[in-house]
Amino acid sequence: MKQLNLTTLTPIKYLTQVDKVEMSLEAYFRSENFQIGDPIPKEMELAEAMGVSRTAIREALSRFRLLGIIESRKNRGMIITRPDILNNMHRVMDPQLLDGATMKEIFEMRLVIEIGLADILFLRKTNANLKKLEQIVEKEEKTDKKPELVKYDIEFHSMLYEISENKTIQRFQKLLMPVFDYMNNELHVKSQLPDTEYVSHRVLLNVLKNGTPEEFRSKMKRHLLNYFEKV
Amino acid sequence: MKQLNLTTLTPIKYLTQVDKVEMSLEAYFRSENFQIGDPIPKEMELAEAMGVSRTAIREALSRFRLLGIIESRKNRGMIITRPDILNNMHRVMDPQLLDGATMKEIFEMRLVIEIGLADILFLRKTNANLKKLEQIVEKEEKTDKKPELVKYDIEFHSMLYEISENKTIQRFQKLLMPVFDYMNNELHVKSQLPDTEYVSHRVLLNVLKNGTPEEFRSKMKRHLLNYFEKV
DNA sequence: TTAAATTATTATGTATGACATATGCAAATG
DNA sequence: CATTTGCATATGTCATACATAATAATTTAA
Repeated sequence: MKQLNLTTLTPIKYLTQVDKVEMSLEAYFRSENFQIGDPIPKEMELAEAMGVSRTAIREALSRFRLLGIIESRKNRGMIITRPDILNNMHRVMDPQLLDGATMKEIFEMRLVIEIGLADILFLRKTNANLKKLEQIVEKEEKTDKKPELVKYDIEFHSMLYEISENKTIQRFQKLLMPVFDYMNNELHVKSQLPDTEYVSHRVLLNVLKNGTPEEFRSKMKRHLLNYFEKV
Repeated sequence: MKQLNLTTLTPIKYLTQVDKVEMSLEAYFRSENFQIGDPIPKEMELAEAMGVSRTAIREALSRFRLLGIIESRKNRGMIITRPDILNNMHRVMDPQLLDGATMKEIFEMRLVIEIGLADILFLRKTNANLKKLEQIVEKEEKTDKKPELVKYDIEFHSMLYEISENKTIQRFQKLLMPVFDYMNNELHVKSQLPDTEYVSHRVLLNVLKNGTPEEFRSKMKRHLLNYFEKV
């Protein structure tokens, strides 16, 4: 029995000419198999070929420039460029504009990633980055001021991402930070665990040093459990 | 000692007026704390306030429309809308344009997520979705044609994401699919494990049914290990 | 003849003015 | 009072002109 899927259906909205031009251009770029650095037709040629004004073409091209798919220099014309897959996400990562459900899902995604990262961390940990991690923990243990604790908490987890050496994951995490920040500050998410079950950064560090990935995951899960219960 | 971070530095590029207008507008939207549905000033007002032509304003606004941050209706003016954090990523997920290093990182991210997902799967599995998963496995076991096997492989892993009930993670995975597809087809990524160590979808299913998250992670890791070694 | 300086050409960037169109409001009409 | 009509308004689209920077072509000078 075919399973019905409605997620790919987008709500009907009025399509302006620029929207259509944009879609046409995207299809064109893909179909023509452009490579990085390849020149694309000039604005007037596109306008004539599609039967619209240069203005409409330019508004559409402006969008592609935002996405980093094309670049233009005076007189040299426009060329295809390598887009950055995460470059524009930060623009829409405004907790003010996101709904609660999405924020929860984003938060859950963070948990999934930090738990799933364990194997890679054990694969790529070095004395150098373990030492950096230790320094953060030490600074954390020397203070009890809330803002500093928050700061070191962020530093600790960021350092874990850094140890993974995966720039894409790192950048993804940085993008999501405003959401975590908002959830921590505005929504006053607080630990619901008795203190005896709390796993500190020090514990995580020690497990990463001398333990196993399985152990690390289990501790990390507990470390993040107060959130986990919520979502 | 302050750690130097160069990732936030973007390469210098020539900023057009439209780029500057875009940045100004973004800052303006954030600073004024606009809520969903709030109207924004009309084009002419913005143009006059910023001392540029309506054309420049419109090109910048066109970008925000692409991002889903604003929406406009004739005469009613423009309003702030709820952006979709993943809506535009598919446009830049063109394996043709991505570099190998990024694709590898994206692939690694998939592995991280699928391993990290284990706890949530055990939390949210139901008889209904386990049955769906079983049907996929059964269909897979009945064929030995390559294209069908690929299809069921995708279906199996997609179903896991579905069981997680996290729409954001699901959509993220769908976005990344072109990259996986490309890596499988074009790069001819093949298993490097002896057959005896291979973990089938059937095994994963059984563990999900009767095993533990830890066990599932370990099996999933092995299931994906041929990739894991590579990255 | 060759190198430097000048000029012309070209394609993108910006500005302006005009008109189309749909929407909401107000006025007019029955 | 309900319906219709007309008007004002803000966005959508187009055409045109000019600015600007990079390249090509041409001229000038040693």
